[in-house]
Amino acid sequence: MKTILHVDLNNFYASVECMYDPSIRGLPVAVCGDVELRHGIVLAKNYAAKAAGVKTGYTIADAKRACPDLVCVPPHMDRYMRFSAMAKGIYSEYTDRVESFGIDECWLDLGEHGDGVAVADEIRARIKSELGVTASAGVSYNKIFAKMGSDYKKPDATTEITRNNYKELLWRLPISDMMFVGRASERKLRLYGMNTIGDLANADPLLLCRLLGKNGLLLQNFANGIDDSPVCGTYEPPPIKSIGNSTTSPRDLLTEDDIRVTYMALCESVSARLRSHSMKCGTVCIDVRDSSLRVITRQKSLPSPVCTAEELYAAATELHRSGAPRGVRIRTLGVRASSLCPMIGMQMTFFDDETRLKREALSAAADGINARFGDRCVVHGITMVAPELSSFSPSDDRTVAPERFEAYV
DNA sequence: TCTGGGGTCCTAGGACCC
DNA sequence: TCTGGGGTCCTAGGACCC
Repeated sequence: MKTILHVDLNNFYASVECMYDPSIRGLPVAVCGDVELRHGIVLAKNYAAKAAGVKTGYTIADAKRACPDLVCVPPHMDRYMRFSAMAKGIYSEYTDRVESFGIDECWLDLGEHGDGVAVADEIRARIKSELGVTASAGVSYNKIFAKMGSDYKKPDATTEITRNNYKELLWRLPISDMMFVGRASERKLRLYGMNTIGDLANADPLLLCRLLGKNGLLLQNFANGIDDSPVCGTYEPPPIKSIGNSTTSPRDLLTEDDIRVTYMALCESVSARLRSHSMKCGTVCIDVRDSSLRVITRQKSLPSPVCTAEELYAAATELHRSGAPRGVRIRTLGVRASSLCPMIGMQMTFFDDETRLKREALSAAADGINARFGDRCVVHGITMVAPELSSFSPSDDRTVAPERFEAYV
């Protein structure tokens, strides 16, 4: 029988920061993204609250009051990438089937290997001594149960979930502990008396289908340990389906210029990422969130695929003009490129006029300069109209787009 | 207590064509 | 000219994950 491991690096960001700064070891550490530094509000308040040992929903200031020792440090994405890659290096000594799930989690397919628990314990011990980070591991015969095993006991523990013990271990857990049961599904299931994973496992499939669609049946299968999805190997990462960036601005966007500047900065980033993959996109989508937190999305298919900031910008601002509500205070804008296709080997079309070809060449040249001298060395003039709105840098953000992650491993 | 950002997938409704 | 059905594509929004 197949043995699958799921390894979760505990409290990853803060642990890595402690490795770089011994003086904060042993203290509660919260890694705070640049967003809350810019906004004064608290993106990472959950992290801060968790580190401070208080309930979430507190601001960093609140967390500091509750826990005067709390250390807030800025994020260092490069450090997390390096540690993540080192952990993956250890995993790959045991199998070539290692699938990342975010920056700090991986599945390992050990094949018919006999003693998954022994391997998991060995890997955890090595991570602890070589990286200085504790890990929790789940061992099971499928991916879902392996993942739930690593969540079962944290930190620094291994949990094995077998065909014999899964009912005893998992079925008594609250329904929200089931993977893919979020807030909305939890509410629906509880309304019908399904409060535990066991309730879900034994529910009427027709009812589940009515409540959650095909997802309902999938969840019931998972609760019964039916999951034959494979662990994708390192060398076959899933293809990228879309590339996007969004930003919550340091102040409400009020003028046309504010909006234009922000869209251009987003389109510069998205288009550069598209080109770094040698991709073009056939669809552009914008997200607009106003100060009442209402979100609208608008998308359009393009007559032919594009990859330059100018063309993305034209589509995004067109969508905004025709679809975004007027007279509202805008907090967040986002641009996403989808319907991706490879740049090379594409047939020239009627739309590939000389202007476009020149623009693409210019973009490639700017990419080269930015790669050599740093992000945002070459930008569009319009972004200088309001530098405070365009100076955000997706590459410094705490979150990890899959392709950036792959670049490190 | 829903706060930020990057993703994926699903669903429902409408347009359009045959 | 109208009506019905099937298939496909597009769009908007929601839900979920980290």
